[in-house]
Amino acid sequence: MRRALAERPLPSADDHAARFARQREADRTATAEDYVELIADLLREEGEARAVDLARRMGVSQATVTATIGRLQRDGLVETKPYRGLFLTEEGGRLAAAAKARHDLVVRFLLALGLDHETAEADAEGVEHHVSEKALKAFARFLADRETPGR
Amino acid sequence: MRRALAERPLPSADDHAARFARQREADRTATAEDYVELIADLLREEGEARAVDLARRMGVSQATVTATIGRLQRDGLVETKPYRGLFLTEEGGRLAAAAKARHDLVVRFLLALGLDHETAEADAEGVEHHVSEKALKAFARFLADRETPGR
DNA sequence: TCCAAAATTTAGCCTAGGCTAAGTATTGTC
DNA sequence: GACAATACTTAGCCTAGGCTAAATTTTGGA
Ligand SMILES: [Mn+2]
Ligand SMILES: [Mn+2]
Ligand SMILES: [Mn+2]
Ligand SMILES: [Mn+2]
Repeated sequence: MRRALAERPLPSADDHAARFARQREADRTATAEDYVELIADLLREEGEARAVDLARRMGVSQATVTATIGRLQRDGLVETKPYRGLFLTEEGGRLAAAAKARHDLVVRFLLALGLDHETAEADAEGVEHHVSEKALKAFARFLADRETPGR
Repeated sequence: MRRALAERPLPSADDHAARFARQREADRTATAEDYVELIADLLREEGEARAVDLARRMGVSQATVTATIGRLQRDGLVETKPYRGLFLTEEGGRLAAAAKARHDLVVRFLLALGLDHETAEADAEGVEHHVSEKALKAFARFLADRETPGR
């Protein structure tokens, strides 16, 4: 026999609004996180991060990359040397490191749940921007329990 | 001793771009999903869904709600009876039901991982738009295993 | 019935993030 | 050293989704 689904009465209007506000905030920062993470990856793996490669890997036109990089520069995350690629400021580097750590944790968690690699990566690309620190802690705990099951 | 982190070489540019494209697609549909889900909740819990209540609960101005509802109407998800509130079309109702089922599954999963209620709800509000069917299946499997641990 | 309060719409503005087409600048090869 | 290919920028466009301020419309109570 199946238990009735838990009743979930509507939250207060203020609480409800706060949740959506957090979601909007995450959406606003997602692009910056993805760009700096990708720039850091390219610098590490290829030695340089060119705008043209960002465009290819983001699946977006070069003009869009130019505009986005402009915003990242304005916000102090990125520096450019024309025809010499993109570089991260200190702040950009910190953001990239945090984004990558979070990205990797989400991927490992989804893999541990049984997802195939490509699905885990694809889902992580969106999910990573919306998980709280508490959720990340819970993911890490889950992974740790997996590795030392009896202990 | 700690194992070295798994090397994750960069995916092909096409695969990489496909992941970001999926993320952008999810972002595009997120607002519609949240609105129809909220309209359905209000209709069920309060008997009517007024634009003014959507504004309060979304944490957004009434003018913004008017504009958003206009897009939802254009897209065949919502109908309005001025000063009598908002209603869902058949398609809107289907989308709302799917969104609610997904929302609730994500919340139950996060609760099972040990998150407190408010964090689970807040995270779910964003995460729900970025989890694939495969991930949802994995979440459901995890919950089922929890309920019948020995079996 | 009147009319103030509430709900809704309209107008006008903004930013992020997309696009194409057409420039301009640099590189690297012959 | 010239110059084609490549990289990048600029111009001009678009939509979604925010905002405030100012109508306008409807409701409901005195
Ligand atoms: Mn991402
Ligand atoms: Mn990422
Ligand atoms: Mn949501
Ligand atoms: Mn939801």
